[in-house]
Amino acid sequence: MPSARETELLEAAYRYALTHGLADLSLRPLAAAIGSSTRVLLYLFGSKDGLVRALLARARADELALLADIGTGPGVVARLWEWLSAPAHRPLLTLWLEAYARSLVEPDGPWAGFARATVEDWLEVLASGQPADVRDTPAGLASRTRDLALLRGALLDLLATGDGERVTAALG
Amino acid sequence: MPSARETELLEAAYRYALTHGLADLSLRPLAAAIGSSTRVLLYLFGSKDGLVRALLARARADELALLADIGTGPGVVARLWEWLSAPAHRPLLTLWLEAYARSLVEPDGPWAGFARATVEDWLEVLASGQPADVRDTPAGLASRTRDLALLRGALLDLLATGDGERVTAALG
DNA sequence: CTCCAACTGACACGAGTGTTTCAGTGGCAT
DNA sequence: ATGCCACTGAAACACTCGTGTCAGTTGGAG
Repeated sequence: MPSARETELLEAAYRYALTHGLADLSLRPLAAAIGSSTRVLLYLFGSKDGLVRALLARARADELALLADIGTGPGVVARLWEWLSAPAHRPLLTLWLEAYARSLVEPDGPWAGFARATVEDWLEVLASGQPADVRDTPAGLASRTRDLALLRGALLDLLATGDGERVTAALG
Repeated sequence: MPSARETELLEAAYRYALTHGLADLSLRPLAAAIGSSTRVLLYLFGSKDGLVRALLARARADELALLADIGTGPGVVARLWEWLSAPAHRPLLTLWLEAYARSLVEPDGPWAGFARATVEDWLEVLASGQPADVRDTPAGLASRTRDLALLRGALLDLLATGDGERVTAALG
């Protein structure tokens, strides 16, 4: 039950976080950039941790919306990679990786469980792309774990080098 | 030409960073933990950025030592995964991922180029594991890029879930 | 002994941090 | 009009941050 003002500011803060990162996010610069004040941010989100939690949830919502859009059935992996490698999605994916790494280093705080949650989200989608008779076998689990690793490893490479050609060729 | 005291303190700081992460590393707590002072750290490393650079170089040295130990020739991928999945190496790999993510968000500063550098380091090692007549073909490049993605994606999964059994099975 | 260089301790400076306190706004239902 | 309620502005608090200043204290070479 977030107020209208809250979702509006969250959206603005999200855009800010996409370009500036979450690691050294600071209330005063953020507030100044989105035309608000620390007072209001604290009032609406309770604390900085609350804000970060909301931003993480917002990013995860983007991710889940994607997974819903990608749909199920065969060819899921190729469609996922198409989305992951789109230049327009790089800020989101960089943010995603940042949150992922952070949640490993600091298991407490607002980041808690982020990495684990996304592994499960994606594995579920990949499972839906498998034939029903394979899905529940150990081989099925291994297969989708492998697909997930391939996609994410390729993403790491792409984010670092920007060499979409080489990485995409490697997935063929 | 680092002094004896410098390498001694760097080693202590490195051990500290392995358990506490690099993201919110702070001079005073670090100095207190390793029995030194901010004054000395600044004197020896010039600035905090200098310290972080030294720590990153130290971590990279660990990584390069591994790659040298792994050697070349067939079976490189399997040997690499054995090393990556060893529980004892988890702190180092978490630190590695943290630096990787950070260098993507903040291309300036001490992190600059870290992600790109490790991609190249690893690709080189994987290339050495390929037959000579494949190494220089586009197919060879695609193949080792794929192996690298597989290893790193699997590492991401393992660090988040700790489920070595499932992930190792996926690499089979 | 003298001298120099490596190293260290105590302290303060200015900037930036998240958060709190207090005092308001404006609009809307009663 | 009155009372409530979502929201906001200004200022301060109690830190922590990296860094600079100034004064030592070692230990070995000449």
